[in-house]
Amino acid sequence: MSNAKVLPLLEADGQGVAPCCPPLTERPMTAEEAETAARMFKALGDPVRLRLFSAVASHEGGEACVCDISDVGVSQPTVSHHLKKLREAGLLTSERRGTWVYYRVEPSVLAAMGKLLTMPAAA
Amino acid sequence: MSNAKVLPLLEADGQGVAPCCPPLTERPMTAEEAETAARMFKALGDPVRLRLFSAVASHEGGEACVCDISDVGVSQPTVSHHLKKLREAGLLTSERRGTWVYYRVEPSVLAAMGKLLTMPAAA
DNA sequence: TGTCTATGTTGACGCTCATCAATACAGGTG
DNA sequence: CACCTGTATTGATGAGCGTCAACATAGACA
Repeated sequence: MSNAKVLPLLEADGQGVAPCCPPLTERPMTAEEAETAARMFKALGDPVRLRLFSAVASHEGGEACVCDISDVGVSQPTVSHHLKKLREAGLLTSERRGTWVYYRVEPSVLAAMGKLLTMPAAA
Repeated sequence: MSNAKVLPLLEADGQGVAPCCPPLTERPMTAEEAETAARMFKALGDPVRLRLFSAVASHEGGEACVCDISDVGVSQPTVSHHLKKLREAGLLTSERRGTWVYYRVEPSVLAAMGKLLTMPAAA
């Protein structure tokens, strides 16, 4: 249940975090940048994971118990597997509270991915 | 070399296009929405494709010849394969002009993906 | 016509991934 | 303690993917 930064997609800089890479449109990504960013996109590149992530992100309070979101048409072990992937990608964190485990989104990572897809100001 | 909308990730609505899905944080995605959006993220979920896409997106004029961007450490057939994937995902379009083939980004799709990652106004 | 360059396609190989059943673990309740 | 519920892990299986060498195709030019 560790929330350790298994894959540090963002780097801490004092308070808060900085995006891993510049916008895709700014300059060609380096191999290292691409490796890092691709992990994030890959994590969202599965329909089941996307639904799980969206369910957590849109849940009231910004967090959801597994039992709240596990109705996505796959078995319970598969749900657990995908949640782990999302956690390892740095998109979700988890916390056990009594009987249930709660997942919540990592907002800074979401913002960083959004910046990656930013278009130049004057298109 | 067809640019036909193999995977219509956006739907035309008069002039311009509308995003396929609401922001991930607005409400849980349906299975269909997730299927559609996951294709886009999956296409960017490979480091080589991400570098190719970034190279095209950041190239002057918003387009690039394959010869301009194919130096990403894999063989020429592999580059061609990945460019095809990006084209099929609706992220790039291609056009042959004489000897060379030029790729350019589909800006509306990029914008749609950005909106997907939008955070609620008051976090 | 033939030849050269640029790009796409085919077929095969190895690896990764999504999925499930079975099992294990954690915490609550009796 | 035993038992139940919620969640994670293990191990296996089949499908999909990234990669390359070999070949095919398209256009330019002589």
